[in-house]
Amino acid sequence: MANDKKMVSAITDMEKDFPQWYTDVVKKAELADYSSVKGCMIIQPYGYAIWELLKNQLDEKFKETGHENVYMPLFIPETLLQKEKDHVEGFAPEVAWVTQGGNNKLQERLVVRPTSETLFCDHYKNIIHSYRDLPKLYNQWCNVVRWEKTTRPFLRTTEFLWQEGHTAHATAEESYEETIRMLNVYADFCQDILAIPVIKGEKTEKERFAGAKNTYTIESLMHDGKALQSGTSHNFDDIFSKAFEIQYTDKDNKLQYVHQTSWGTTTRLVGAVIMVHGDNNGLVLPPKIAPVQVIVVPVNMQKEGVIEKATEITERLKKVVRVKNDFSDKSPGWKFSEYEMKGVPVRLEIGPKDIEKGQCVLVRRDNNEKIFVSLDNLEETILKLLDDVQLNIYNKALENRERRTSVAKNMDEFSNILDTNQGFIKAMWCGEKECEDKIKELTAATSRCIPFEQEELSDNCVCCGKKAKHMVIWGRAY
RNA sequence: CGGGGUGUAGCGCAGUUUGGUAGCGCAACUGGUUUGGGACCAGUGGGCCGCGGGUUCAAAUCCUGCCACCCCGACCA
Repeated sequence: MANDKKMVSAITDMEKDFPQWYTDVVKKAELADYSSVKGCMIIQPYGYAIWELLKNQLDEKFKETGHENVYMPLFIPETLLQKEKDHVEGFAPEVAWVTQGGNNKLQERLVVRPTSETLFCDHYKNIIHSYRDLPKLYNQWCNVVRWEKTTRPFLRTTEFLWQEGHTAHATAEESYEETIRMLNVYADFCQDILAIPVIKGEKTEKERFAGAKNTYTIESLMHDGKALQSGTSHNFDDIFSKAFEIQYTDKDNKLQYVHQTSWGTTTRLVGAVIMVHGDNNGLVLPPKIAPVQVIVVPVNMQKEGVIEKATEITERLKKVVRVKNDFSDKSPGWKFSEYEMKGVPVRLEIGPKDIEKGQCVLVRRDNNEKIFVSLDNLEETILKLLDDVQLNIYNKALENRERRTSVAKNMDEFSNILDTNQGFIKAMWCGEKECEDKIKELTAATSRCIPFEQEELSDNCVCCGKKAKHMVIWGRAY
């Protein structure tokens, strides 16, 4: 019964115009709305519900790995931001300044936090004195502001919601382990909960976080073949602790600098879910973050007994899934389209004909497959179906990524791939920034990461032909 | 920050060339008929035409300054 035909004309086909498709989905699914401030979006209830589900599940993972939530101030004094040279240089072009309080000019300008490393460092300096105070495993959920030139809902907004973990450790080894541990938490989360396959790796020096020793990343591929950095984990070693003088006395009564990490994910993940799983009928949500997993749509609901039966089913299902019903006086067809656009994983139709036979109709969002099932084992059937959808959309996303992953041995191949099958490009790299710059200039592709899983594609750099050091994943990115 | 585009009802747009009663579709509201893929009929309400100056008897329309947003690049999660 699978059916690929497009049923809603309110959404532009993604093959025709992907950016427009994206905007249409955001609006028609009522995830977010534009606001009167450029680059700032209103996250609507449905979009926020997705974020909350995502956030709660991530938060649980952080707590399982020993982290505690805190809250830092919104404002950072200018002098504090300037303590670490690379950091301030990296962020200066995109910070918002507060220069006035009430009617008076401020003695010292404040920045609205673009990230909170400096605040955590300032605090850690005060509370860490002994090896007994370590490690400190803090995280905060908050908003940050970065004055971006180009903005798009969820993918890049001036203000966005995120979490930033900031930890301090006794040794470099421990901070490295933490960095990788949290990268893995992100990767598992994306794959298991968001059904998005990711590639784990390290950023090149050019793409590294301002002030970090190493930056690690998870990279995912969108439906249109563009890459999206979906989470990052940084190892600071003792770079920030030296700038902020965060020292502790070790067991041998010697002064030591702490070793730090930071790691973050943002509302951008909602954008990733849209662009990885969505189709021409709208959003397709992984069941694990779907605010509504099953929508009950009555058919012929003026007929006696239909609303009663639909209510009864909803109440039954509430015990096992997130379920809603729609008894509004819109036509059934309207409702079908509406919940397809909203990406609800399973639709349950119930009408007089079904009630007679003791059955209902289940339609899955991912492949539009329609099945008639008995009301007897409905709970089990639906739980199984939701698991199937979760797995199926992961596999589809993985297939898309594999289909769009190519190997380039020289720059002709490199450019050709981007023209014909845009996606991830695996290519060898000599390690020189000049080649990275040149590739970007020629193709608009950037190094996404040096993946942990290396392959020996050849001995020579794809760009200059000199001896290669790493295999790098390249791509055009959001 | 460069290039392009758009501001008229909640949304999408026409009207601007050639100044002369502010329109259409969707949505909303009321009543009725409908209901297994965005139903149909009839009716109703809704506007500082982005903002400020100017020209004119008269400006959505012409002139001028500003502002905002969108798209494509460069910068970034």
